[in-house]
Amino acid sequence: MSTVTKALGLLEYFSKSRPEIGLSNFTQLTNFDKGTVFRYLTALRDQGFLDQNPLTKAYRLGPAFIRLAAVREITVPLVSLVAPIVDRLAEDTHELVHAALPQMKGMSTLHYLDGGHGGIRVGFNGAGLLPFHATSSGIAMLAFGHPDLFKNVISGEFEKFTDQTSVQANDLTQRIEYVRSSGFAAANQWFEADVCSVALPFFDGKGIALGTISIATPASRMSDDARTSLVHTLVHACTALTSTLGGQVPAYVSSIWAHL
Amino acid sequence: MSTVTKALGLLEYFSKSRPEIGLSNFTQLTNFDKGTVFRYLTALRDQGFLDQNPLTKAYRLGPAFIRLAAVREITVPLVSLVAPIVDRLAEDTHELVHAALPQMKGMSTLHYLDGGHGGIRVGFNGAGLLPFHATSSGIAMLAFGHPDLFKNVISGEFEKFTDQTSVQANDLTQRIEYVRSSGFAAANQWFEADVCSVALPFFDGKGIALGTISIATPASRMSDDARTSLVHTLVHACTALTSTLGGQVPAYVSSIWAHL
DNA sequence: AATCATGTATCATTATTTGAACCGCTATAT
DNA sequence: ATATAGCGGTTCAAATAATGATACATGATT
Repeated sequence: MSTVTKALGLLEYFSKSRPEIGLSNFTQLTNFDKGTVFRYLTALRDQGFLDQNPLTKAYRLGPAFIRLAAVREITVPLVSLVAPIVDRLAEDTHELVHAALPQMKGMSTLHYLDGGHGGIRVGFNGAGLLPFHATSSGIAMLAFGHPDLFKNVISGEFEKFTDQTSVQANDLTQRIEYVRSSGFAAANQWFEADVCSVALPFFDGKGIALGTISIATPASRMSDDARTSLVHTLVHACTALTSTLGGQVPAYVSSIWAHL
Repeated sequence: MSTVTKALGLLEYFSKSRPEIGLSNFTQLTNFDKGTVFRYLTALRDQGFLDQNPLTKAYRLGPAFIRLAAVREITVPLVSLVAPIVDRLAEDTHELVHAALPQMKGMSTLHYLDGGHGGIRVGFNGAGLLPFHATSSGIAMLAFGHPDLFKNVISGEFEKFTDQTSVQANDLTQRIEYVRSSGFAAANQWFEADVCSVALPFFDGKGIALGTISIATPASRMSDDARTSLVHTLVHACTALTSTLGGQVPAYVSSIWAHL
């Protein structure tokens, strides 16, 4: 493991619930030597990737991300192409619609919108990572994404979030194969009690899934009919998005989607 | 120079005008060994900080920035606090208003909006870096920011963009001292012919400038009266923003601003 | 066929990373 | 007021990982 990898790994510890991390705290979290962590942190800070709370001296994500995210979006304008599609879906379905991309440790938000007006809603943290094994987005991504992604993820450990969460590699592999043959992933309270979701992938120019769009609802609203209807809506959206992005839905997927 | 710093430095080569960079190209740009660059690039790619164009194999900024920028904004919600103020200024002044933060090599955009309706406008690339020495934002930042920033910047080299650009450390230092005493920075075609601007800082809890707000206009519209009026507007905006951010305008600046 | 690009592999040299001990500061407890 | 514990930060010799030169496979372009 290169020093660069280890240093960059520090950035992954930040989240909504852990926005600032001090030196000692970091050494515990990482089990690296304190001097080592300190050198990593100062290198990251000097480049603007971290920033220090002047009062507590604790580190937090730095201003470099503002600019680099802007350059990234100009280079690959994913968010600006995906957002209108998600917004339209949310408006049409009145549910929580979420577009996501894979990262190492889970699916990360591209854009989301809750189209629900009143009543029961699904809570959601747009800056978090959704686990691959316990969400419809994650399973859809593993089913239709790059084989290396599947290999990496399946060899890891899996947390049990609810009674319904599968944590055995065998079960997950089987589930993923089923998803591949059915053309979409449907989750029934795998991650959170009372939340169901469906997810479909969108593809790059080589027919490899780039990311997913999913719709989450309270379990009470996810009847078979409702699910079927959402899947049909998502087929249209993902087909359109794939084409907008200059991608290609693989022939076998295209055929499954046409006969749903 | 640590390996981490060198590897992170690669990310700074990306910009709107250079969105993708291949391996050979990178080795030329950096003067590092090809093997070394390759190792850096794969480390960055594996962590999601880079991403490869599947066709050309060239590298571009990766999806990690989308998520980390979101976490950063939750941690330190600068953009969401600054944006409404900038938008309001743009609407009121009908000019290009820009909020910026310092990075190593220049001022980077927090948010901007061109409030002009028709007529001559100032062009602007929101994902770029504005040089410290040739913009009102940069000079204002150096005048009111952390002394270390000034030291680092002043010891570097300066590009001459127009006839009006000062490139001597002495001249710049003098100019910065003048700005410190007058409470604002005014640029007259330092960076681009025909573009004038004024900039004022906003401050953190210790009275160190965090960033700047500037307004740019065509030279033809920047009369002394117009400039005075814009400065007054910016005094209000920066005072308000500083307070919104929980910061403190230093007493000496506060007094200058009150007597403009 | 020749050129240029990415990526892979090896390996002695060298420079960087490492980790334990140490320092100075602050807050809390005795 | 005096110890103590926890924090961020520093130092330096020893261990290790990064480096860069060389060489080669491969595919795209000319």
